[in-house]
Amino acid sequence: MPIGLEVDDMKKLDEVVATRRQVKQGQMLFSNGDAFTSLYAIRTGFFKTCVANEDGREQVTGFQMAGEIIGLDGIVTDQHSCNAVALEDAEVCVMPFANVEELSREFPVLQRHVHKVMSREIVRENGMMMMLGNMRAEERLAAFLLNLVQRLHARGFSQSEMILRMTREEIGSYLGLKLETISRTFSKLSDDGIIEVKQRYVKILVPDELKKILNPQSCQTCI
Amino acid sequence: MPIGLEVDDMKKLDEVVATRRQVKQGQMLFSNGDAFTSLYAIRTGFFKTCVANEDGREQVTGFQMAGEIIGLDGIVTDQHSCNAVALEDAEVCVMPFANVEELSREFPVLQRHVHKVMSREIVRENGMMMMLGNMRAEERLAAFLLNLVQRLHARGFSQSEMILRMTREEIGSYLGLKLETISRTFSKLSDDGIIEVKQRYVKILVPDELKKILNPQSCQTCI
DNA sequence: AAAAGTCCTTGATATAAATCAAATGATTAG
DNA sequence: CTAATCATTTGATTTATATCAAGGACTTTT
Repeated sequence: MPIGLEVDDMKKLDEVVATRRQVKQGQMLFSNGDAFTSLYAIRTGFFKTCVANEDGREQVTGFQMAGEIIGLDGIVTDQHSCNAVALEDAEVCVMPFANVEELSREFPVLQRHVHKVMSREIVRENGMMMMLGNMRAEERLAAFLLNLVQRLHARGFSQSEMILRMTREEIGSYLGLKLETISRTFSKLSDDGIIEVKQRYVKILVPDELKKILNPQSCQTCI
Repeated sequence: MPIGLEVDDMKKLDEVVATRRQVKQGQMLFSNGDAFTSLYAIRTGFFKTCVANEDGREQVTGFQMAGEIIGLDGIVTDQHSCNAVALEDAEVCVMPFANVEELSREFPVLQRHVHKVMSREIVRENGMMMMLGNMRAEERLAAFLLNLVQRLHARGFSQSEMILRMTREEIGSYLGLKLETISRTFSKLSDDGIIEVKQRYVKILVPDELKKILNPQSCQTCI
């Protein structure tokens, strides 16, 4: 939620997130074709969103964690065009979009916030296109790990260690690679001493090396 | 612009698009790092948007034509994160975003329209991720051509013929392929009698075959 | 009209990642 | 506790696309 509001205003905004919903691991919060009514703010847990095409191929389009918003895809057609699956037991705030729009008209700061959330998603997807269109497997995985750990760190978790909530196959789908390639790339980064991997546990041992894979030139420590 | 407004209201909305700007072929409407002030509605001409990473690799993130909106990437950080280049002489309506937000608060129908435009872009990029992550070269080019001709047709142009505004290299960048692969794939589709290609001119001879490349199963004519 | 510059096509070869296959390591169910 | 399932790793091989290279077609400039 955006800051800079009076106490009374906050109460009004609270109404928009009045209802909550639990989603068990493996269950869908919404799926392709569902009527769009609400955005969802993740309170706890971890989601993936994915799209499928006619012949069954699936593409994971994002992994979302506490504090992030899902459901924006539904606005344009009033139907969701992707599936949102909980990768661990989760709780979300249900934000009926009609309420969001109404309050956005009343509170410019909320309006601005909504616009930024949507723009951020557009920019993120631009970055994904760069990744999928131009990067090699090792670069993609490095970017993925750095992004994940950065987001976790922003939520108070370690900046070097994490427990992955998704399978190799889901990481592969997200990065446009097969699960075997993900596994091999994990092993390579591990052999190179850059990360430590034990199943879903990953520790970044040498962050700079991981950054250097992404961008061989400019790197803090190797000016 | 959205419909369903009174005449007086329309005048107010006109103010938001009061100023226009010409962009010559090859020039940038905005570029990475520029301060974000406005969205742009394309009146005439054709644009590409692209992002570049540190080591110079470029990814075309979209091709935009008359009636489409560019600049949404700038909202989140108040800076543009991509370049918008005119692929032919163009004219845009400059829509200062502060005005857009102000009028959105006054006119729910405009607010809804803005949200849909942003959501549509998110959904489009979801589709691009599916394309870049899962599809083979021939599928990508088929999807690209069908999408392009469909958008042109919606603007009153032919539903089978078109003049491409971009080079093979730009198509390749958009589709995550090299220009040689684009060229070869054009040649293959041409050899198969599905399209006719002469430089920038492309004619879709057998639309169903092109659709079948995308989705071998369900196809209208081959129930 | 010739020259220069783009853009495009096509062929030969290389390569990154996919596929196929099998074994191992976790986790869940009975 | 054991079987059964699921997830992961690793090896061998294939393949789609990239890369390298050369020539051709069109466009612009002089």
